[in-house]
Amino acid sequence: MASTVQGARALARAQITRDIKAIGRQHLADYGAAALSLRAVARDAGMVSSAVYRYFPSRDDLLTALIVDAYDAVGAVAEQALDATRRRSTQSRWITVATDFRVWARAHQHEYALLYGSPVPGYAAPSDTIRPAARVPSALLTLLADGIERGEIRTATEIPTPRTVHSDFAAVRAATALDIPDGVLSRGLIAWAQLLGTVGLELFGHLHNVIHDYDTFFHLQMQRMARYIVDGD
Amino acid sequence: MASTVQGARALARAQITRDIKAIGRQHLADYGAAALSLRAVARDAGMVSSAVYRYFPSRDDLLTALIVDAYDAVGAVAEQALDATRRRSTQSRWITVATDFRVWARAHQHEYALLYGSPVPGYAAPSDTIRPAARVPSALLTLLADGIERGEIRTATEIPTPRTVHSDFAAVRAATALDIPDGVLSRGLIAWAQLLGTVGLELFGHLHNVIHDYDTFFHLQMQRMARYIVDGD
DNA sequence: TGAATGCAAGAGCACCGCTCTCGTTTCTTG
DNA sequence: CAAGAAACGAGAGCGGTGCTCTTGCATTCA
Repeated sequence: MASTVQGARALARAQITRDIKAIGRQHLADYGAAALSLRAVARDAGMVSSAVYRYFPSRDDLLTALIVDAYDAVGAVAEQALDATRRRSTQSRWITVATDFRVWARAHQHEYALLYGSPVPGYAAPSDTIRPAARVPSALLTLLADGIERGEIRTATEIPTPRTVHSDFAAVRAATALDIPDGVLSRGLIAWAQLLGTVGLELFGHLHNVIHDYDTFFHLQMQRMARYIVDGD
Repeated sequence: MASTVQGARALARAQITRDIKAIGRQHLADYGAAALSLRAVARDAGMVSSAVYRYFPSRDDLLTALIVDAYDAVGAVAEQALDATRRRSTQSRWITVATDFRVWARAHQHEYALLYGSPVPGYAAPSDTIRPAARVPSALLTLLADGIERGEIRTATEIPTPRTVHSDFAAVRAATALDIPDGVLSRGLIAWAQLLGTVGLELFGHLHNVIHDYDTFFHLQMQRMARYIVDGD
């Protein structure tokens, strides 16, 4: 992007890199991560397989690039949902973010599976993925901090936080510069895990023939979790 | 097992089938599902790859057999945890079942990923897996029914259950012959999804460098969910 | 203009799932 | 008991995979 001064060769390289990624993303969406074949991508890109290695040193590197993009996409969805609901109640905001998250997940099932399902074997997430992966959790933490600031979230708790967990939670406070007490962090992690679990149950087919109206079911469950975050303990 | 009358050939077949499954299970545990290679299994079994096809018509069939075994194994863990805690409170029982579930998951990471992570692409769970897959959820439903019978679980709810979800829940009641009201079923599904989410977050590395004392963290979260199941709404 | 670099193509290696054929062994049945 | 049927293991082979290496051509830079 910022390489206007660079020669035509660099521009071509950037363009081809984008093309390969786009084709890879299409294959990923169509057939899933395990079926993402560098050779097939090369065929669709109109080049020979070895040429792709000029742009991505290995299949996993292409996969990593796609993972980063997917994390950024779903992160943007969460942040946008947060922005669009500034004036609404914390409960309503949680439901909105969760719903948008699920909508994205349903529209990008294979990407969702790649991000939040089982990691592809032998694949260790490189550090490039850490920051984009944190965008959704960060958005949720911001939502919690907003709710506390507005006095909408109960901060007292009857369940004591063990020492070791307390220090982990303190590190989260330090890293995010958000002053969220232990109890609320614990409930927030409950709700985040719950969201991933519910979406996973649906997308991975574990509620097949059990739940039929997924939309309504999801909304009901998110109503419960929103209440829990705000009022529960 | 019941083929004592059958000839030695059938016995050998059963034995070899068991051997292949055992080797496959070992490969699965060591390298994960995507790396489960029929040829490698054949090598370890001391035969040529085509011979394995006499016992499993495809790689996916071998995988299915391993999935069924894994579902049965974790189902047995949950049922055993339920049995062993008959006299304890519902909250305590939930925590025990959840903890044993997590212990199994940690000890069988690749199998867990296979069961509850993203499904292997192109792989459609055959009907053989349905019944074993239902064992853990069934155990949890039994736990809820027990708790209601003992009056330990709050059955009233302020959140109305939408019509479509109500009829799905009614079908669950009919299928299980357990009289669990809508609100409790909804909370139970919250907790089941939450359990899967929390274990997934841990096993798939999403809490890496965030939570360090996973054992204590998990226990804290399960305390919260146990309270929620029993008292929440 | 000449040297260095970037690039696409092709051949090739080892692996994969799966199919087919071919002798051999075992079981079943007349 | 013997002949036919069925099951079995081995091997070759097909098309696919990730990845490496070499070769010639185009571009860039000094």
